[in-house]
Amino acid sequence: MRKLARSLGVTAPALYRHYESREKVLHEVVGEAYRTFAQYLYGALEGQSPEERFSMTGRAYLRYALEHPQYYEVLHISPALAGLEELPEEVSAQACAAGQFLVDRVREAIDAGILKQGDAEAVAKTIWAHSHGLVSIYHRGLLRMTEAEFRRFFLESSWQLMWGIGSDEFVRSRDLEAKEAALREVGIEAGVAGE
Amino acid sequence: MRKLARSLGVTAPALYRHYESREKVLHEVVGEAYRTFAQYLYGALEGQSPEERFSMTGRAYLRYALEHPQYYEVLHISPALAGLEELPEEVSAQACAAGQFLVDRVREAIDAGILKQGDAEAVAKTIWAHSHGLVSIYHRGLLRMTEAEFRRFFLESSWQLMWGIGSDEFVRSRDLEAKEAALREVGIEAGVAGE
DNA sequence: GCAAGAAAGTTTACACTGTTAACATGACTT
DNA sequence: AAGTCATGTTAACAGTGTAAACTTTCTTGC
Repeated sequence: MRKLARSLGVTAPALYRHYESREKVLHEVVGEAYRTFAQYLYGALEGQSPEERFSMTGRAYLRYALEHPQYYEVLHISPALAGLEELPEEVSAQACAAGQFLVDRVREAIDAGILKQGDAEAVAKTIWAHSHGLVSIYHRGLLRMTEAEFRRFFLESSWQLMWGIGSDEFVRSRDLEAKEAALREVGIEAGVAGE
Repeated sequence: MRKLARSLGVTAPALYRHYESREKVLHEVVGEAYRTFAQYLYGALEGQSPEERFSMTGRAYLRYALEHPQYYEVLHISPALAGLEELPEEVSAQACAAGQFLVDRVREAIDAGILKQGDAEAVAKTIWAHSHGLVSIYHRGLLRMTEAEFRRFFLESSWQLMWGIGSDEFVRSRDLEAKEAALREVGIEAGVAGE
């Protein structure tokens, strides 16, 4: 708190005029991280078809994770480790909303015949876990990749999962050709972003 | 440190006779978490075939995550958040060793025709991310499942991934029948463990 | 235009933290 | 028996989150 106050050009107790406690400040940060996350996700609603909204959701997730690594980490901190008792209900509600958003995109994709028929919630959890796991180990530097390499790997790994959860027709329609094209596209994007 | 000392029936400065600093104590805990993890993993070498060793590795990972949730969390803490500068090289070496173990099991499975031909490291990373992601969101209570449900879901979700990374022959040989049998088995195991 | 009060800051103080220095004590070595 | 070493103690220091009391500055109603 003292360090934060100094960086604001103020003494520590002044902060308590605006926030009840250190805990409340941290809650605010977590809330901001969730709001930003929601903005990224909701951008996927611009997609014109279930398939586009589904894939845009994945891309939005990746963009958020790479453009806001600290927010991303905040989203996944165990409250106990940050010295917090528990997150306020308002915040965990945002987590649920984000989860529901993904479930909705999955259900839409199932109905459109892109994903196999089945439990949308379970599939959403699988996708979520896979994506989060990738980002999590990348952020800890355990993947030993540049960001561009990771973007490519994220897509490649997601395709492997897609071959398990995608409908037979969809998987067949996306042969190696399509996959390679997508990889090239990401490679170009990553190259431009790296300039 | 004071709390730890009290729980040992000793005053705080006594700890400094055995550990240079709080940081060194935490390093020790992380080291212990890794050693325990390694024991679980290496148990999978008892398997009699590549397939058995591969699947035992997955089960060992899940058992470790569920039987030692705090150690598991320790393994995935960002050092900065725990107030640590950086992990000692000895510890990150253990992380690499665990990663290599999984790569070896994957390579073996590829050679045995269980997994699709391809980059073993990439496949290993995909499996790792998927498993870690599942455990990570389960441990934070975001899955809203009992442990028994989670064990079942973990297996189910892993099968979805297997359909993407498994070889065509292997996937065909494991039809729904086999999958259901495996689910039943885990259900029984979980039931027994829950008594 | 000015007193009243709210908003936002300050200083001081307290209990708690990791850590060090100085000192005590019991157990081995020689 | 003397000396050293391992292991503990107490007292103290700087740094932390936070509360209380006091000051300043801005807004607002008459």
